[in-house]
Amino acid sequence: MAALTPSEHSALERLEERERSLRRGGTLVRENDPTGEMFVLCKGTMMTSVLLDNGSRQILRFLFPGDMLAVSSLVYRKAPETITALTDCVVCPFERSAMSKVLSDHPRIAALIMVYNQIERAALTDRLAALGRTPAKARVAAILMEMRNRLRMMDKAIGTSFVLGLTQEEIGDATGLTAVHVNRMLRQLEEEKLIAREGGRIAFTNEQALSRAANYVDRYANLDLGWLPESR
Amino acid sequence: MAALTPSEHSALERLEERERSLRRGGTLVRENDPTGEMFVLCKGTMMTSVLLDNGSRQILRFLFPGDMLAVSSLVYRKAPETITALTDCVVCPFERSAMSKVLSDHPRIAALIMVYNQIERAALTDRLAALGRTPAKARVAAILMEMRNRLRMMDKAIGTSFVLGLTQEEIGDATGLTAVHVNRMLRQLEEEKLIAREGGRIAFTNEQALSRAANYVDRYANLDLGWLPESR
DNA sequence: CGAGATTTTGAGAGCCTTCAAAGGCGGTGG
DNA sequence: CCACCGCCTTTGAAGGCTCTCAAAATCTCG
Repeated sequence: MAALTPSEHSALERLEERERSLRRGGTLVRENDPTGEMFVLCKGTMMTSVLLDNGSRQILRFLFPGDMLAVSSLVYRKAPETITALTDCVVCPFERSAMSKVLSDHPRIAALIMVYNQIERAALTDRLAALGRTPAKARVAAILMEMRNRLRMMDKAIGTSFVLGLTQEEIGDATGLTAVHVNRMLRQLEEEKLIAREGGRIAFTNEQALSRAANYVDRYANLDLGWLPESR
Repeated sequence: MAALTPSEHSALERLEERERSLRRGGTLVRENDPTGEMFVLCKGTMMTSVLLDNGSRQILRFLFPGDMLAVSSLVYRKAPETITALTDCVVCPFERSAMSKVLSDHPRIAALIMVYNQIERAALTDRLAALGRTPAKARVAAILMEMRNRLRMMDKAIGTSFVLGLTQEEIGDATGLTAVHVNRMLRQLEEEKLIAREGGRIAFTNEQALSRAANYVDRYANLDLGWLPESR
Protein backbone atom coordinates (compact mmCIF):
# COMPACT_ATOMS: atom_id res chain seq x y z
CA MET A 1 0.00 0.00 0.00
CA ALA A 2 2.48 2.62 1.19
CA ALA A 3 6.04 2.07 2.35
CA LEU A 4 6.40 2.19 6.12
CA THR A 5 9.42 3.52 7.97
CA PRO A 6 11.21 1.17 10.38
CA SER A 7 9.72 2.94 13.37
CA GLU A 8 6.25 2.66 11.92
CA HIS A 9 6.87 -0.99 11.27
CA SER A 10 7.91 -1.69 14.79
CA ALA A 11 4.93 0.23 16.13
CA LEU A 12 2.62 -2.03 14.19
CA GLU A 13 4.53 -5.08 15.24
CA ARG A 14 4.01 -4.20 18.87
CA LEU A 15 0.30 -4.59 18.19
CA GLU A 16 0.99 -8.15 17.15
CA GLU A 17 3.03 -9.35 20.07
CA ARG A 18 0.50 -11.84 21.41
CA GLU A 19 -1.29 -14.48 19.38
CA ARG A 20 -4.50 -16.40 19.74
CA SER A 21 -5.79 -19.25 17.59
CA LEU A 22 -9.37 -20.04 16.71
CA ARG A 23 -10.87 -23.17 15.30
CA ARG A 24 -13.10 -23.04 12.26
CA GLY A 25 -16.55 -22.04 13.48
CA GLY A 26 -15.19 -20.52 16.68
CA THR A 27 -16.51 -17.22 17.99
CA LEU A 28 -14.06 -14.43 18.77
CA VAL A 29 -16.59 -11.83 19.88
CA ARG A 30 -20.26 -12.30 20.59
CA GLU A 31 -22.83 -9.58 19.90
CA ASN A 32 -23.61 -7.56 23.06
CA ASP A 33 -20.63 -8.86 24.96
CA PRO A 34 -18.85 -6.12 26.86
CA THR A 35 -16.16 -4.84 24.55
CA GLY A 36 -12.53 -5.36 25.36
CA GLU A 37 -9.63 -5.83 23.03
CA MET A 38 -9.25 -5.17 19.37
CA PHE A 39 -7.48 -7.60 17.04
CA VAL A 40 -5.48 -7.90 13.89
CA LEU A 41 -6.34 -10.93 11.79
CA CYS A 42 -3.09 -12.69 10.94
CA LYS A 43 -4.17 -15.91 9.30
CA GLY A 44 -7.46 -17.35 8.04
CA THR A 45 -10.79 -15.81 7.09
CA MET A 46 -13.56 -14.65 9.40
CA MET A 47 -16.92 -12.92 9.19
CA THR A 48 -19.00 -10.50 11.21
CA SER A 49 -22.75 -10.86 11.60
CA VAL A 50 -25.75 -9.73 13.61
CA LEU A 51 -28.78 -11.69 14.77
CA LEU A 52 -32.15 -9.97 14.40
CA ASP A 53 -34.93 -10.66 16.81
CA ASN A 54 -36.94 -12.42 14.14
CA GLY A 55 -34.20 -15.04 14.38
CA SER A 56 -32.52 -14.34 11.07
CA ARG A 57 -28.87 -13.51 10.63
CA GLN A 58 -27.22 -10.87 8.49
CA ILE A 59 -23.58 -11.31 7.61
CA LEU A 60 -22.02 -7.87 7.42
CA ARG A 61 -18.51 -8.43 6.21
CA PHE A 62 -15.87 -11.02 5.46
CA LEU A 63 -12.47 -10.52 7.01
CA PHE A 64 -9.05 -11.40 5.67
CA PRO A 65 -5.47 -11.30 6.95
CA GLY A 66 -4.36 -7.77 7.73
CA ASP A 67 -7.87 -6.59 8.58
CA MET A 68 -8.48 -5.02 11.97
CA LEU A 69 -11.24 -6.68 13.97
CA ALA A 70 -13.58 -5.32 16.62
CA VAL A 71 -12.60 -1.71 15.98
CA SER A 72 -16.01 -0.79 17.31
CA SER A 73 -14.55 -1.53 20.73
CA LEU A 74 -13.05 1.91 20.34
CA VAL A 75 -16.48 3.42 20.63
CA TYR A 76 -19.07 1.11 22.13
CA ARG A 77 -19.37 -0.61 25.46
CA LYS A 78 -21.09 -3.61 23.97
CA ALA A 79 -20.04 -5.36 20.80
CA PRO A 80 -22.46 -4.52 17.97
CA GLU A 81 -21.44 -7.58 15.92
CA THR A 82 -20.51 -11.20 16.33
CA ILE A 83 -17.13 -12.19 14.87
CA THR A 84 -16.74 -15.81 13.79
CA ALA A 85 -13.98 -17.85 12.19
CA LEU A 86 -14.76 -19.29 8.76
CA THR A 87 -11.48 -21.20 8.74
CA ASP A 88 -8.88 -21.92 11.40
CA CYS A 89 -7.47 -18.51 12.29
CA VAL A 90 -4.75 -16.69 14.16
CA VAL A 91 -5.50 -13.26 15.60
CA CYS A 92 -3.37 -10.79 17.57
CA PRO A 93 -5.22 -9.01 20.36
CA PHE A 94 -4.25 -5.54 21.53
CA GLU A 95 -5.62 -2.87 23.85
CA ARG A 96 -7.38 0.36 23.00
CA SER A 97 -4.57 2.24 24.71
CA ALA A 98 -2.14 0.74 22.20
CA MET A 99 -4.26 2.16 19.41
CA SER A 100 -4.31 5.50 21.13
CA LYS A 101 -0.53 5.51 21.39
CA VAL A 102 -0.07 4.60 17.74
CA LEU A 103 -2.32 7.45 16.67
CA SER A 104 -0.31 9.91 18.74
CA ASP A 105 3.13 8.71 17.69
CA HIS A 106 2.51 7.89 14.05
CA PRO A 107 0.16 10.22 12.21
CA ARG A 108 0.83 8.45 8.96
CA ILE A 109 -0.48 5.22 10.42
CA ALA A 110 -3.50 7.14 11.66
CA ALA A 111 -4.03 8.30 8.10
CA LEU A 112 -3.62 4.79 6.74
CA ILE A 113 -6.22 3.52 9.19
CA MET A 114 -8.57 6.19 7.92
CA VAL A 115 -7.88 5.03 4.39
CA TYR A 116 -8.71 1.53 5.46
CA ASN A 117 -11.94 2.77 7.05
CA GLN A 118 -12.96 4.47 3.84
CA ILE A 119 -12.35 1.35 1.78
CA GLU A 120 -14.43 -0.66 4.19
CA ARG A 121 -17.12 1.99 4.08
CA ALA A 122 -17.23 1.89 0.28
CA ALA A 123 -17.52 -1.89 0.32
CA LEU A 124 -20.38 -1.64 2.82
CA THR A 125 -22.26 0.88 0.73
CA ASP A 126 -21.84 -1.33 -2.33
CA ARG A 127 -23.48 -4.15 -0.40
CA LEU A 128 -26.18 -1.80 0.78
CA ALA A 129 -26.99 -0.79 -2.79
CA ALA A 130 -26.92 -4.42 -3.87
CA LEU A 131 -29.36 -5.49 -1.15
CA GLY A 132 -31.64 -2.56 -1.73
CA ARG A 133 -31.72 -2.40 -5.48
CA THR A 134 -30.44 -5.49 -7.25
CA PRO A 135 -32.04 -8.90 -7.87
CA ALA A 136 -30.86 -12.08 -6.24
CA LYS A 137 -28.65 -13.28 -9.05
CA ALA A 138 -26.60 -10.09 -9.05
CA ARG A 139 -26.10 -10.25 -5.31
CA VAL A 140 -24.82 -13.80 -5.42
CA ALA A 141 -22.53 -12.96 -8.32
CA ALA A 142 -21.18 -9.98 -6.37
CA ILE A 143 -20.32 -12.11 -3.36
CA LEU A 144 -18.43 -14.54 -5.57
CA MET A 145 -16.41 -11.74 -7.14
CA GLU A 146 -15.69 -10.12 -3.82
CA MET A 147 -14.47 -13.35 -2.25
CA ARG A 148 -12.28 -14.23 -5.21
CA ASN A 149 -10.67 -10.80 -5.30
CA ARG A 150 -9.97 -10.67 -1.60
CA LEU A 151 -8.60 -14.20 -1.56
CA ARG A 152 -6.38 -13.29 -4.49
CA MET A 153 -4.92 -10.36 -2.58
CA MET A 154 -3.31 -12.82 -0.17
CA ASP A 155 -2.60 -15.59 -2.65
CA LYS A 156 -1.45 -14.36 -6.03
CA ALA A 157 -1.66 -17.91 -7.36
CA ILE A 158 -5.45 -17.69 -7.43
CA GLY A 159 -6.76 -17.04 -10.91
CA THR A 160 -10.26 -17.74 -12.15
CA SER A 161 -10.74 -20.75 -9.91
CA PHE A 162 -10.88 -20.76 -6.11
CA VAL A 163 -12.37 -22.46 -3.06
CA LEU A 164 -15.22 -20.32 -1.82
CA GLY A 165 -15.30 -21.61 1.75
CA LEU A 166 -18.91 -20.55 2.36
CA THR A 167 -22.03 -22.63 2.66
CA GLN A 168 -25.02 -21.59 0.60
CA GLU A 169 -26.69 -20.65 3.86
CA GLU A 170 -23.85 -18.25 4.57
CA ILE A 171 -24.06 -16.76 1.09
CA GLY A 172 -27.75 -16.28 1.79
CA ASP A 173 -27.12 -14.55 5.11
CA ALA A 174 -24.67 -12.22 3.40
CA THR A 175 -26.97 -11.40 0.49
CA GLY A 176 -30.29 -11.29 2.30
CA LEU A 177 -31.58 -14.43 0.58
CA THR A 178 -32.57 -17.92 1.68
CA ALA A 179 -30.20 -20.80 1.14
CA VAL A 180 -32.76 -22.36 -1.19
CA HIS A 181 -32.80 -19.36 -3.45
CA VAL A 182 -29.01 -19.03 -3.38
CA ASN A 183 -28.87 -22.56 -4.69
CA ARG A 184 -31.14 -21.70 -7.58
CA MET A 185 -29.14 -18.59 -8.41
CA LEU A 186 -25.87 -20.54 -8.42
CA ARG A 187 -27.43 -23.09 -10.71
CA GLN A 188 -28.61 -20.33 -13.00
CA LEU A 189 -25.18 -18.70 -13.12
CA GLU A 190 -23.82 -22.12 -13.99
CA GLU A 191 -26.41 -22.74 -16.69
CA GLU A 192 -25.57 -19.38 -18.22
CA LYS A 193 -21.92 -20.44 -18.30
CA LEU A 194 -20.78 -17.59 -16.07
CA ILE A 195 -19.34 -19.96 -13.50
CA ALA A 196 -18.57 -23.65 -13.09
CA ARG A 197 -18.72 -25.58 -9.84
CA GLU A 198 -17.26 -28.78 -8.48
CA GLY A 199 -17.15 -29.50 -4.78
CA GLY A 200 -16.61 -26.25 -2.97
CA ARG A 201 -14.61 -24.89 -5.88
CA ILE A 202 -15.87 -22.10 -8.10
CA ALA A 203 -14.43 -21.24 -11.51
CA PHE A 204 -15.20 -18.03 -13.38
CA THR A 205 -15.80 -19.13 -16.95
CA ASN A 206 -16.86 -15.70 -18.15
CA GLU A 207 -15.51 -13.17 -15.74
CA GLN A 208 -16.50 -10.14 -17.75
CA ALA A 209 -20.14 -11.20 -17.94
CA LEU A 210 -20.11 -12.13 -14.27
CA SER A 211 -18.69 -8.77 -13.30
CA ARG A 212 -21.38 -7.06 -15.33
CA ALA A 213 -24.12 -9.21 -13.82
CA ALA A 214 -22.76 -8.37 -10.38
CA ASN A 215 -22.37 -4.62 -10.82
CA TYR A 216 -19.06 -5.19 -9.15
CA VAL A 217 -16.50 -2.51 -8.24
CA ASP A 218 -13.18 -3.45 -6.67
CA ARG A 219 -12.79 -0.97 -3.84
CA TYR A 220 -9.19 -1.93 -3.24
CA ALA A 221 -8.22 -0.72 -6.69
CA ASN A 222 -7.60 2.82 -7.93
CA LEU A 223 -6.59 4.26 -4.61
CA ASP A 224 -4.97 7.66 -4.44
CA LEU A 225 -2.66 7.96 -1.48
CA GLY A 226 -0.56 10.92 -2.49
CA TRP A 227 -1.97 13.07 0.29
CA LEU A 228 -0.60 11.02 3.21
CA PRO A 229 1.35 13.00 5.81
CA GLU A 230 5.12 12.82 5.97
CA SER A 231 6.49 9.99 8.05
CA ARG A 232 8.19 10.96 11.30
CA MET B 1 -18.81 14.73 22.64
CA ALA B 2 -15.42 15.47 24.17
CA ALA B 3 -14.02 18.80 25.28
CA LEU B 4 -11.56 20.29 22.85
CA THR B 5 -8.57 22.39 23.75
CA PRO B 6 -8.32 25.90 22.29
CA SER B 7 -5.67 24.79 19.83
CA GLU B 8 -7.81 21.90 18.68
CA HIS B 9 -10.70 24.26 18.29
CA SER B 10 -8.79 26.64 16.12
CA ALA B 11 -7.47 23.76 14.01
CA LEU B 12 -11.01 22.69 13.27
CA GLU B 13 -12.08 26.25 12.62
CA ARG B 14 -9.41 26.57 9.98
CA LEU B 15 -11.21 23.82 8.12
CA GLU B 16 -14.27 26.02 8.06
CA GLU B 17 -12.79 29.25 6.75
CA ARG B 18 -14.59 29.25 3.43
CA GLU B 19 -18.29 28.76 2.91
CA ARG B 20 -20.48 27.62 0.08
CA SER B 21 -24.27 27.59 -0.12
CA LEU B 22 -26.47 25.10 -1.89
CA ARG B 23 -30.10 25.29 -2.83
CA ARG B 24 -32.52 22.56 -1.95
CA GLY B 25 -32.06 19.82 -4.52
CA GLY B 26 -28.61 21.03 -5.51
CA THR B 27 -25.76 18.59 -6.12
CA LEU B 28 -22.49 19.07 -4.27
CA VAL B 29 -20.67 16.06 -5.70
CA ARG B 30 -21.70 13.84 -8.58
CA GLU B 31 -20.86 10.14 -8.68
CA ASN B 32 -17.73 9.47 -10.76
CA ASP B 33 -16.66 13.09 -10.79
CA PRO B 34 -12.94 13.46 -10.17
CA THR B 35 -12.56 13.93 -6.44
CA GLY B 36 -11.39 17.21 -5.04
CA GLU B 37 -12.24 18.82 -1.78
CA MET B 38 -13.83 17.48 1.34
CA PHE B 39 -16.49 19.40 3.26
CA VAL B 40 -17.99 19.99 6.64
CA LEU B 41 -21.76 20.39 6.59
CA CYS B 42 -22.59 23.52 8.56
CA LYS B 43 -26.27 24.02 8.00
CA GLY B 44 -29.11 21.99 6.46
CA THR B 45 -29.53 18.30 5.68
CA MET B 46 -28.12 16.37 2.75
CA MET B 47 -27.99 12.81 1.47
CA THR B 48 -25.61 10.56 -0.41
CA SER B 49 -26.77 8.13 -3.06
CA VAL B 50 -25.64 5.93 -5.93
CA LEU B 51 -27.30 5.21 -9.25
CA LEU B 52 -27.26 1.61 -10.42
CA ASP B 53 -27.17 0.76 -14.07
CA ASN B 54 -30.68 -0.61 -13.94
CA GLY B 55 -31.64 2.99 -13.37
CA SER B 56 -32.62 2.72 -9.72
CA ARG B 57 -31.16 4.79 -6.94
CA GLN B 58 -29.99 3.74 -3.50
CA ILE B 59 -29.75 6.40 -0.82
CA LEU B 60 -26.84 5.50 1.42
CA ARG B 61 -26.95 8.01 4.19
CA PHE B 62 -28.50 11.22 5.43
CA LEU B 63 -26.18 13.97 6.53
CA PHE B 64 -26.61 16.56 9.25
CA PRO B 65 -24.68 19.61 10.50
CA GLY B 66 -21.27 18.64 11.82
CA ASP B 67 -20.94 15.66 9.49
CA MET B 68 -17.92 15.45 7.21
CA LEU B 69 -18.78 15.03 3.54
CA ALA B 70 -16.89 13.41 0.69
CA VAL B 71 -14.33 11.83 2.97
CA SER B 72 -13.86 9.20 0.28
CA SER B 73 -11.93 11.91 -1.59
CA LEU B 74 -9.16 10.90 0.79
CA VAL B 75 -8.90 7.58 -0.98
CA TYR B 76 -10.48 7.49 -4.42
CA ARG B 77 -9.86 9.42 -7.59
CA LYS B 78 -13.51 9.36 -8.56
CA ALA B 79 -16.37 10.06 -6.22
CA PRO B 80 -18.18 6.84 -5.34
CA GLU B 81 -21.36 8.65 -4.28
CA THR B 82 -23.52 11.58 -5.25
CA ILE B 83 -24.09 14.17 -2.51
CA THR B 84 -27.31 16.18 -2.74
CA ALA B 85 -28.95 18.86 -0.61
CA LEU B 86 -32.31 17.95 0.91
CA THR B 87 -32.76 21.48 2.23
CA ASP B 88 -30.90 24.73 1.62
CA CYS B 89 -27.41 24.11 2.96
CA VAL B 90 -24.12 25.70 3.88
CA VAL B 91 -20.94 23.66 3.56
CA CYS B 92 -17.29 24.47 4.25
CA PRO B 93 -14.86 23.03 1.71
CA PHE B 94 -11.29 22.13 2.64
CA GLU B 95 -8.34 20.37 1.04
CA ARG B 96 -6.99 16.91 1.70
CA SER B 97 -3.73 18.48 2.78
CA ALA B 98 -5.60 20.29 5.54
CA MET B 99 -6.88 16.96 6.78
CA SER B 100 -3.39 15.58 6.63
CA LYS B 101 -2.09 18.45 8.71
CA VAL B 102 -4.80 18.08 11.33
CA LEU B 103 -4.00 14.40 11.71
CA SER B 104 -0.35 15.17 12.27
CA ASP B 105 -0.81 18.06 14.67
CA HIS B 106 -3.79 16.84 16.65
CA PRO B 107 -3.87 13.12 17.36
CA ARG B 108 -6.91 13.54 19.52
CA ILE B 109 -8.84 14.92 16.59
CA ALA B 110 -7.60 12.00 14.52
CA ALA B 111 -9.02 9.73 17.20
CA LEU B 112 -12.33 11.60 17.22
CA ILE B 113 -12.59 11.23 13.47
CA MET B 114 -12.08 7.51 13.89
CA VAL B 115 -14.84 7.50 16.48
CA TYR B 116 -17.07 9.26 14.01
CA ASN B 117 -16.17 6.69 11.34
CA GLN B 118 -17.13 3.87 13.65
CA ILE B 119 -20.48 5.40 14.44
CA GLU B 120 -21.17 5.85 10.76
CA ARG B 121 -20.10 2.30 10.13
CA ALA B 122 -22.46 0.97 12.79
CA ALA B 123 -25.32 2.95 11.29
CA LEU B 124 -24.52 1.54 7.86
CA THR B 125 -24.48 -2.03 9.10
CA ASP B 126 -27.81 -1.47 10.81
CA ARG B 127 -29.25 -0.40 7.48
CA LEU B 128 -27.61 -3.37 5.80
CA ALA B 129 -29.24 -5.76 8.24
CA ALA B 130 -32.56 -3.99 7.81
CA LEU B 131 -32.46 -4.24 4.02
CA GLY B 132 -31.33 -7.83 4.08
CA ARG B 133 -33.49 -9.26 6.79
CA THR B 134 -36.46 -7.13 7.79
CA PRO B 135 -39.82 -6.55 6.09
CA ALA B 136 -40.84 -3.26 4.54
CA LYS B 137 -42.75 -1.90 7.50
CA ALA B 138 -39.77 -2.23 9.82
CA ARG B 139 -37.47 -0.49 7.36
CA VAL B 140 -39.80 2.47 7.00
CA ALA B 141 -40.21 2.69 10.76
CA ALA B 142 -36.44 2.62 11.18
CA ILE B 143 -35.94 5.54 8.80
CA LEU B 144 -38.51 7.57 10.70
CA MET B 145 -36.77 6.91 13.99
CA GLU B 146 -33.34 7.64 12.58
CA MET B 147 -34.42 10.95 11.07
CA ARG B 148 -36.20 12.07 14.22
CA ASN B 149 -33.23 11.24 16.41
CA ARG B 150 -30.70 12.97 14.21
CA LEU B 151 -32.88 16.04 13.82
CA ARG B 152 -33.29 16.14 17.56
CA MET B 153 -29.55 16.20 18.06
CA MET B 154 -29.44 19.62 16.44
CA ASP B 155 -32.76 20.93 17.72
CA LYS B 156 -33.52 19.91 21.27
CA ALA B 157 -37.01 21.34 20.91
CA ILE B 158 -38.03 18.38 18.75
CA GLY B 159 -40.03 15.85 20.71
CA THR B 160 -42.36 13.23 19.28
CA SER B 161 -43.38 15.38 16.34
CA PHE B 162 -41.17 16.59 13.49
CA VAL B 163 -41.04 17.52 9.81
CA LEU B 164 -39.57 14.60 7.93
CA GLY B 165 -38.41 16.50 4.86
CA LEU B 166 -38.32 13.44 2.62
CA THR B 167 -40.63 12.43 -0.19
CA GLN B 168 -41.99 8.91 -0.14
CA GLU B 169 -39.85 8.25 -3.17
CA GLU B 170 -36.78 9.19 -1.15
CA ILE B 171 -37.84 6.98 1.73
CA GLY B 172 -38.19 4.21 -0.81
CA ASP B 173 -34.73 4.80 -2.25
CA ALA B 174 -33.28 4.68 1.25
CA THR B 175 -35.12 1.51 2.27
CA GLY B 176 -34.96 -0.40 -1.00
CA LEU B 177 -38.70 -0.12 -1.61
CA THR B 178 -40.94 1.53 -4.18
CA ALA B 179 -42.67 4.80 -3.37
CA VAL B 180 -45.99 3.01 -3.74
CA HIS B 181 -45.13 0.46 -1.11
CA VAL B 182 -43.70 3.09 1.22
CA ASN B 183 -47.05 4.82 1.03
CA ARG B 184 -48.85 1.64 2.06
CA MET B 185 -46.44 1.03 4.92
CA LEU B 186 -46.90 4.57 6.24
CA ARG B 187 -50.63 4.13 6.08
CA GLN B 188 -50.33 0.85 7.95
CA LEU B 189 -48.16 2.42 10.67
CA GLU B 190 -50.79 5.11 10.94
CA GLU B 191 -53.67 2.62 11.13
CA GLU B 192 -51.84 0.77 13.86
CA LYS B 193 -51.57 4.06 15.78
CA LEU B 194 -47.77 4.02 15.84
CA ILE B 195 -47.56 7.34 14.03
CA ALA B 196 -49.80 10.18 12.94
CA ARG B 197 -49.35 12.30 9.84
CA GLU B 198 -50.43 15.70 8.65
CA GLY B 199 -48.74 17.49 5.83
CA GLY B 200 -45.08 16.60 5.93
CA ARG B 201 -45.21 16.31 9.70
CA ILE B 202 -44.85 13.00 11.49
CA ALA B 203 -45.81 12.38 15.10
CA PHE B 204 -44.79 9.32 17.07
CA THR B 205 -47.94 8.30 18.92
CA ASN B 206 -46.46 5.11 20.32
CA GLU B 207 -42.73 5.46 20.26
CA GLN B 208 -42.01 2.29 22.15
CA ALA B 209 -43.99 0.16 19.74
CA LEU B 210 -42.45 1.97 16.79
CA SER B 211 -38.97 1.38 18.10
CA ARG B 212 -39.75 -2.29 18.54
CA ALA B 213 -41.23 -2.55 15.05
CA ALA B 214 -38.14 -0.85 13.67
CA ASN B 215 -35.50 -2.88 15.50
CA TYR B 216 -33.93 0.47 16.11
CA VAL B 217 -30.62 1.13 17.89
CA ASP B 218 -29.36 4.67 18.42
CA ARG B 219 -25.70 4.48 17.47
CA TYR B 220 -24.97 7.92 18.85
CA ALA B 221 -25.85 6.76 22.35
CA ASN B 222 -23.78 4.75 24.82
CA LEU B 223 -20.43 5.80 23.51
CA ASP B 224 -17.31 5.10 25.51
CA LEU B 225 -14.61 7.65 24.84
CA GLY B 226 -12.37 7.15 27.85
CA TRP B 227 -9.54 5.82 25.73
CA LEU B 228 -8.89 9.00 23.74
CA PRO B 229 -5.29 10.19 23.68
CA GLU B 230 -4.17 13.17 25.75
CA SER B 231 -4.62 16.53 24.12
CA ARG B 232 -1.47 18.34 23.09
C1' DC C 1 -20.62 -47.07 8.18
C1' DG C 2 -23.80 -43.86 10.29
C1' DA C 3 -25.29 -39.20 11.72
C1' DG C 4 -25.60 -34.59 10.79
C1' DA C 5 -24.82 -30.91 7.71
C1' DT C 6 -25.29 -29.29 3.14
C1' DT C 7 -27.14 -29.25 -1.44
C1' DT C 8 -30.81 -29.95 -4.56
C1' DT C 9 -35.50 -30.00 -6.32
C1' DG C 10 -40.65 -29.21 -6.39
C1' DA C 11 -44.96 -26.87 -5.31
C1' DG C 12 -47.56 -23.25 -3.44
C1' DA C 13 -47.92 -18.86 -1.01
C1' DG C 14 -46.83 -14.08 0.06
C1' DC C 15 -44.55 -9.73 -0.06
C1' DC C 16 -43.51 -6.32 -2.90
C1' DT C 17 -43.41 -4.50 -7.65
C1' DT C 18 -45.29 -2.78 -11.84
C1' DC C 19 -48.68 -0.43 -14.27
C1' DA C 20 -52.34 2.80 -14.26
C1' DA C 21 -54.99 6.54 -12.85
C1' DA C 22 -57.14 9.77 -9.69
C1' DG C 23 -56.69 13.20 -6.00
C1' DG C 24 -53.92 17.04 -3.42
C1' DC C 25 -50.85 20.69 -2.88
C1' DG C 26 -47.89 24.47 -3.84
C1' DG C 27 -46.16 27.62 -7.07
C1' DT C 28 -46.36 30.45 -11.23
C1' DG C 29 -48.22 33.42 -14.62
C1' DG C 30 -51.92 35.85 -16.44
C1' DC D 1 -57.15 36.27 -7.40
C1' DC D 2 -57.76 32.36 -10.12
C1' DA D 3 -56.41 28.87 -13.48
C1' DC D 4 -52.98 25.86 -14.65
C1' DC D 5 -49.06 22.89 -14.16
C1' DG D 6 -45.85 19.80 -12.06
C1' DC D 7 -44.79 17.08 -8.29
C1' DC D 8 -46.25 14.26 -4.71
C1' DT D 9 -49.51 11.17 -2.58
C1' DT D 10 -52.98 7.74 -2.73
C1' DT D 11 -55.47 3.71 -4.37
C1' DG D 12 -56.51 -0.56 -7.18
C1' DA D 13 -55.35 -4.73 -9.76
C1' DA D 14 -52.31 -8.07 -11.55
C1' DG D 15 -47.94 -10.25 -11.80
C1' DG D 16 -43.30 -11.76 -10.41
C1' DC D 17 -39.47 -12.58 -7.45
C1' DT D 18 -38.38 -14.74 -3.48
C1' DC D 19 -39.92 -17.34 0.56
C1' DT D 20 -41.76 -21.31 3.08
C1' DC D 21 -42.46 -25.99 3.51
C1' DA D 22 -41.10 -30.53 2.42
C1' DA D 23 -38.31 -34.21 1.07
C1' DA D 24 -34.71 -36.55 -1.39
C1' DA D 25 -29.85 -36.74 -2.61
C1' DT D 26 -25.10 -35.87 -1.55
C1' DC D 27 -21.32 -34.85 1.25
C1' DT D 28 -18.34 -34.67 5.48
C1' DC D 29 -16.38 -36.49 9.29
C1' DG D 30 -15.96 -39.24 13.35
